[in-house]
Amino acid sequence: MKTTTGDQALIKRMNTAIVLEAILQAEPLSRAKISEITGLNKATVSSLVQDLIDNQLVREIGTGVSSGGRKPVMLEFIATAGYAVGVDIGVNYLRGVLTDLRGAIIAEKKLPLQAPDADEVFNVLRPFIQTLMEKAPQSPFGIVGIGVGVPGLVDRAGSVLFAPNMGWRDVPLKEALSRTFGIPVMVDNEANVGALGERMFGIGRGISNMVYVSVGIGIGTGLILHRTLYKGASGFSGELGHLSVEAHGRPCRCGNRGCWELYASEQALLEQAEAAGYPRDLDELLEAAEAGDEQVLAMLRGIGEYLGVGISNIVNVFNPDAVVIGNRMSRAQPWLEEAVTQTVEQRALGFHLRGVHLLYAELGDRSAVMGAAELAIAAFFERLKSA
Amino acid sequence: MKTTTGDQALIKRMNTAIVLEAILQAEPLSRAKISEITGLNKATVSSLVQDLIDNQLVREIGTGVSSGGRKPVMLEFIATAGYAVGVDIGVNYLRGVLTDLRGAIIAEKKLPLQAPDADEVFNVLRPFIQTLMEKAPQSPFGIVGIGVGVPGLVDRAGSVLFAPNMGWRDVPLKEALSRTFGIPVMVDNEANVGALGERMFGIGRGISNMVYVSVGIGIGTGLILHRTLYKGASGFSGELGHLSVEAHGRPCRCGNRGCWELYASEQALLEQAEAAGYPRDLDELLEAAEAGDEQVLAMLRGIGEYLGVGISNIVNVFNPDAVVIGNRMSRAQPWLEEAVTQTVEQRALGFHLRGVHLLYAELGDRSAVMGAAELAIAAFFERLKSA
DNA sequence: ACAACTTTGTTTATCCAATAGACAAACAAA
DNA sequence: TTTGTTTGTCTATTGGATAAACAAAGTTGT
Repeated sequence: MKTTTGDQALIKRMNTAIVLEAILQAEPLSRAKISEITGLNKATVSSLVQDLIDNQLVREIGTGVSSGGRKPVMLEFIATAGYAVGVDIGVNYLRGVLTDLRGAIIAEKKLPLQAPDADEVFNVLRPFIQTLMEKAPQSPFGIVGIGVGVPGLVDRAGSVLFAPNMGWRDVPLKEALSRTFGIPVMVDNEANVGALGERMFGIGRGISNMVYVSVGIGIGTGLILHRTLYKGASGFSGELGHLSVEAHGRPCRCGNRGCWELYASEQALLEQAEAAGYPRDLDELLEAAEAGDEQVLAMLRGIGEYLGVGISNIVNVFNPDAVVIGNRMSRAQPWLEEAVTQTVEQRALGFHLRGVHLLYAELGDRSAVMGAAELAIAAFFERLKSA
Repeated sequence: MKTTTGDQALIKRMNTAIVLEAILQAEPLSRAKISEITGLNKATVSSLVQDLIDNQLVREIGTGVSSGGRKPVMLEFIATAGYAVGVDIGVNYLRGVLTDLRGAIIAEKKLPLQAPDADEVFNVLRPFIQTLMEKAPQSPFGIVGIGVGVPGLVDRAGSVLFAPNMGWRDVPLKEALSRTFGIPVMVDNEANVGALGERMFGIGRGISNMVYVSVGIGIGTGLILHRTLYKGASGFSGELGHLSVEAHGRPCRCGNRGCWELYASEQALLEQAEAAGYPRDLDELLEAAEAGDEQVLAMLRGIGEYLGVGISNIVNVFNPDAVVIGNRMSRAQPWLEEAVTQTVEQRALGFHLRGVHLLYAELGDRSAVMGAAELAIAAFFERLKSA
């Protein structure tokens, strides 16, 4: 491992990144304003901006209003300098978007999946992505990358180590896609990309430290700490769904006992419902709740309470600014919210003191695709910085 | 907040830090070797080393062995260029060390504490620190700082927000000490400094991601992620002792239910012992265990199992390279170890796969003081980098 | 309408850290 | 001795950032 030493090229890359960042955050912006914001000299800014313009990342969009002197030339980021593909692989569906570099959706596609067999999925996935890519207009950078979210454990190399609900084991997804398309591919866990999606384009915009709780069949979590996705020491973390909340509770297929997801997931609800003679179907249960079925409401409150138990633990551990509940169960918000909030308020240490916000996903079933696209976009910017 | 822009001074600071780091990690080292290791040009290294020598941080210690050419001039870090004070404030004791910049103990002091009243402690603390400081030989940088570990919640400003066992609330410890001594003061939680201590000087040397579990009256935790102490979003984290492991367990004074520390701390053991007619004293219980008292051994196994439950949760969340069990209960290692290991192996997801190590503190009751000193030393190096 | 002041963005000369390459000193081995 | 190697310094060059001067393009007060 070579230590990154400092030289002048590094300075230039750093400062270019700073300038670009400034424009992204508050466009349109003049050179003078950038100089003021960043503390860089006017001449430096001029020079760096020129480079950005030469690289087709920024353009002048005419003059702005003067405040008693020469009118400023306003600059903006060229969001259409390139495009990104985001894909959300579900157990029984495939969802994809083509976005520009600012995350605006250019094209969208959805497909039901039959057998989630790895080979089969790949055969469907390839033309699926291809079609999206073809929707992209001509642009300087073209398709900058493909981001993929998968409901399973993903390692640093982008291989799906284990996806129980898909029946996958050791599927080198990233490698396969890279080879097929010849452009950068990022693969990550569904909860992680969901977190990214809500953080960049949803309810979590601008929040520095956020925990995304993906409540579906199981419970997955995506941690955003200091504005970046946090991965554990060995790359795959976020297994908060398997935090034990009942030390001597039911055994879980993970080997542990009393895992949180056994008590607070969609599956937990469906099992309870079935035992009580209800259909094993979330939609029908939510309809019953809507109609005021007291038994269903009680079940939902129970789920909400257990959700709160786990969220309290998360709050105590990570001290996030916000917790976002997403994925399928977020649709039950009206009937969960009270129980969740109450439980967390009771249990989380100094909850009010910290000002943690309990939020619900804003992008609905698009959290993950959008996050997947963001994965590709972020990687593109990262490459810009280091070259 | 001003963005740190890049200029030549920044480069120089970065590269100087790289050179110093290289020397610290593998002294003694020649200029040529440093150039080779860091990738910096020989001339650059020469110049930077000269600066370090001028600043009394590095010195030449004669020539080394040649491998067929001019003999290299070996360089070493001047550990005695300054000294640091570390203090561990306990409920009924005060412990302090004076170390050089490499953490070698120059002087040590211990004092029993009567009433842990904040004012009183401060009155004892002042001369206590003063005495340690006077033991320091003359040096270019003098006493570079004072690090303090406290059994309580500490905010970013170094105020002790809440220390239940001391009966403290909102004690601006850092400010008070800063004013008294006029040198940099760092205050942090006991578990955090303990983690630092073991990481730098104990069993955790060189480990990048480590969780230190301080098992005393309560349970505190210090997280070291990516080689640095991790603090939650709002500065104080590490409340893993209050992770709920029994969702409907006993209410805890923190407001939550079934907190881990209710089942796995020294206090938990003492309560069980008392109920069974044993003396409420750890030493006597350990003696009984030593003598093979089956009832005591069973209690210790129970504690060990619960320790394992919590540690499994930690492993699942943070994926650390190692978990270190420290503080008073680490003395019970022989009777805890089996139960802990077994439980974690059963419960932590893919425990073996990850290669997590279960370790026990090496510095004994010195983990915290040494970490406190390290806090001051690290801050000194940090200041060097940014000025 | 005009002078005076402002703001914007470029140009110029200067500074400074890193670097390659030349070089001298110091040494081992043949 | 001779030859080749290693170490560390010296010199000229490169390339970014910067301050200061400046031109261009405004606004405002009288």
